[in-house]
Amino acid sequence: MSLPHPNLDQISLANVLSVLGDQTRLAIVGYLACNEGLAVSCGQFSEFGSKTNLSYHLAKLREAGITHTEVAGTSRLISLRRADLDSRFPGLLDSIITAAQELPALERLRDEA
Amino acid sequence: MSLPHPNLDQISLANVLSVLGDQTRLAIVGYLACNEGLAVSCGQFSEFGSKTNLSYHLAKLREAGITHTEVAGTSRLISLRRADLDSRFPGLLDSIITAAQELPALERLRDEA
DNA sequence: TCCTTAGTTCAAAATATGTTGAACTATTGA
DNA sequence: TCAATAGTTCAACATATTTTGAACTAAGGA
Repeated sequence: MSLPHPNLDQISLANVLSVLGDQTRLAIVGYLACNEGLAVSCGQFSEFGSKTNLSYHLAKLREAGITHTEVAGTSRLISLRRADLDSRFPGLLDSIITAAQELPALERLRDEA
Repeated sequence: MSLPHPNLDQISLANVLSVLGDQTRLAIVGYLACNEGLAVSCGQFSEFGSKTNLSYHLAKLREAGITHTEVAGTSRLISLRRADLDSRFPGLLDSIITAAQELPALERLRDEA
């Protein structure tokens, strides 16, 4: 099963930027970037907000075309739409991810590990 | 004379992205990028909104550290803080400017010329 | 079957953002 | 000095976004 995702030409620059212009969502994207290839589910973002709130932010990321969400039983497997974003906006995601690594929320997470 | 501008370490990624996550401001930045080196004043953005509204958007860009505004008589000379942004967020501005060139507002402006 | 786990949906409230017109300041040119 | 030009500020309004808790669905495991 699969949730609605925009296709390439429906992904708009202004929308991507405004969705990423938020600490919580930037932290989520930074975390996803550090864990590419691994299966990441909503629960892993619990440091970043309440369950309800994360559901809201994750929907925004998906609807903007930034993440892909796959339904797997009671969980959702979330990943970056890296290839899609790279082809639509070359270099954008890389520069954002690099800059996002110094975000307090992500540094805190790394310190704990 | 000079208006208040944030210094390098006061420029935050989330703020820059959220300020650029708006059609009008993206168009302004795209225009500035096409006219680097030239003196650009507020009046030149009149296609993008009313005088009052532009004053608001230009203040947001300045306060986020994206533009520099220099007071010159009754005008303001506006420019991108390219070097500052490049050093703080390498590659970010370039990728945004490249992607912003296909924005309707900017294409319209080029068609008229 | 019953309970737990994972996440969603909804409506309400709080907060932030964008847009407007009227009144304003400051500089410049006649 | 006077009027015009360039842009700002303010308050008001409209709209959008974020956050919350309570109630929900749907899948698994005991």
